[in-house]
Amino acid sequence: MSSRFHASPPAACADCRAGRRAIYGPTLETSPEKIAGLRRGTNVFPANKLLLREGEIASLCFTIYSGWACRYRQHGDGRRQILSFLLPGDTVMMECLFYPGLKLACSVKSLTSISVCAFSVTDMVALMRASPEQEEMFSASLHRGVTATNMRLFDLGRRSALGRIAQLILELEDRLQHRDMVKGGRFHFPARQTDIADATGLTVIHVNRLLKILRTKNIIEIDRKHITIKNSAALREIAEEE
Amino acid sequence: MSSRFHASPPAACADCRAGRRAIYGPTLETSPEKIAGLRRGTNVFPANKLLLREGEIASLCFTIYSGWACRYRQHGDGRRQILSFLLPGDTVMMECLFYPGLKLACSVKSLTSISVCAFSVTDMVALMRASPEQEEMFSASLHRGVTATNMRLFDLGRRSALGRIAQLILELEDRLQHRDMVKGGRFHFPARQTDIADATGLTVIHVNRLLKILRTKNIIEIDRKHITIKNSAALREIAEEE
DNA sequence: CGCCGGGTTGAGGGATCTCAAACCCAGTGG
DNA sequence: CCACTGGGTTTGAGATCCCTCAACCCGGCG
Repeated sequence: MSSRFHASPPAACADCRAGRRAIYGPTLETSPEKIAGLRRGTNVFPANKLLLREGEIASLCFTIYSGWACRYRQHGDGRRQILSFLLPGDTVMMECLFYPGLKLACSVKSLTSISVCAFSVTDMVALMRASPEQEEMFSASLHRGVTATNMRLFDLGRRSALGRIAQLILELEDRLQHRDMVKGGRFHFPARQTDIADATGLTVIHVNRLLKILRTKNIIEIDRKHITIKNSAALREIAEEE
Repeated sequence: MSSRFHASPPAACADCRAGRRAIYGPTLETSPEKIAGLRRGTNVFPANKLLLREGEIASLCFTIYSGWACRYRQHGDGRRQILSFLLPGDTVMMECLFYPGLKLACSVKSLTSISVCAFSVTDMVALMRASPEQEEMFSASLHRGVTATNMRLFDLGRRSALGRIAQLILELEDRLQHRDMVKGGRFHFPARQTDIADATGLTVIHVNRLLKILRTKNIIEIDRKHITIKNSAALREIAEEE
């Protein structure tokens, strides 16, 4: 992966855009030097790199500065289910902050090359309890995570293939919007069709056909790993009804 | 619902079988009177009763003493996805102990008539932090919950209909086994086929056919809301491979 | 140049759904 | 005691969605 595809975190945490969205955002606002002090360094991982394996016990946790990753479960025979996508500002394996020392219930892999900031789990656990603002931020983040997987369960169980894809695109748009990473309905969308398939429980081939349907109906446009939502209302309608 | 279908909790918490499996189990072992002091009373709810509605903020949490319930999400048009089944000893809405004051991400409904013990969320939150044993029990329970929904996501996304049903039966057997509620592969299974369908993301009709397949292959037997696993190896194989 | 990962397209089959109807059983009211 | 009712289960027939298998295309890379 050429390096122009990812930016590295700034040296000073105070200047970090992604950091403000991270779980330690409240602390970063008031005393950025504290975060800088805890940071164990920055890493760049190539695309498709296994960061954490299911069953491991994590001792480090990462904040993604740039790039995409995903959490997934994999069966012995190769079947894979992506549980969620991780975007800039997300904490890799936030759950392990709540039950440090327990085995991870899923693996994590980078989809693009990603740059991250590393923290020790114990430091981060302590930080989460250090102030009421942090406690609240932490529980709110966990709550968002639980809500998201609940919705994902509904998607997989009760939505048609097209509905799932529409829903996925809308969910990602929404999350990127909050990060100010959407310009006029257009945003970077580096997931391969295989990844979309593994997230939606479908076949690559079928995903391909469904994307084509959305394209020919002029609802979305895809070029070079970027997606543009051209008819948001129609996409929402599909997500709602199917 | 006639009352012979459910037993009420014993007056003394110290004698409570279900309590030992509850999240406050560690405290119950050492000082049962503390639990008895916190208990706000016992309730009996009829079958099919909505206990909590999505979006609400829970102020009470329940420990199920007898009967089954389920957590689910429902769409405007009636589509429903069951997120998990709640069995005796389970805490209804355990997550809300972690983020008290936030809106529930799912609804909860009784499947049978159930009897429960009620506690205030704030009391329970405090109790969870009162001792290292309780903290550990709490985080372990949360971890189990997260792991379970991760597995459920895999089920819905990557398993065939038959595989999902086999997996569901095995999961329930396993959980009931831990509660000593399985005798020779046979256990109470009050979920209707509609519930199984909503949990597995299938149609009632299809669930019916699949159960028939399992019955005619002599893998399970169903009579009057009880299920017997007659060929555990075969069931496991189906769950693994499909 | 050949190779490889990823995207695209076609043809055909199978798993699952929809619609429709009968059945069974428990409860209810006459 | 019986007829009626309603929720849940069972079965059949046919349609559809989605999958499998099999190619081919394209751009990047060694």
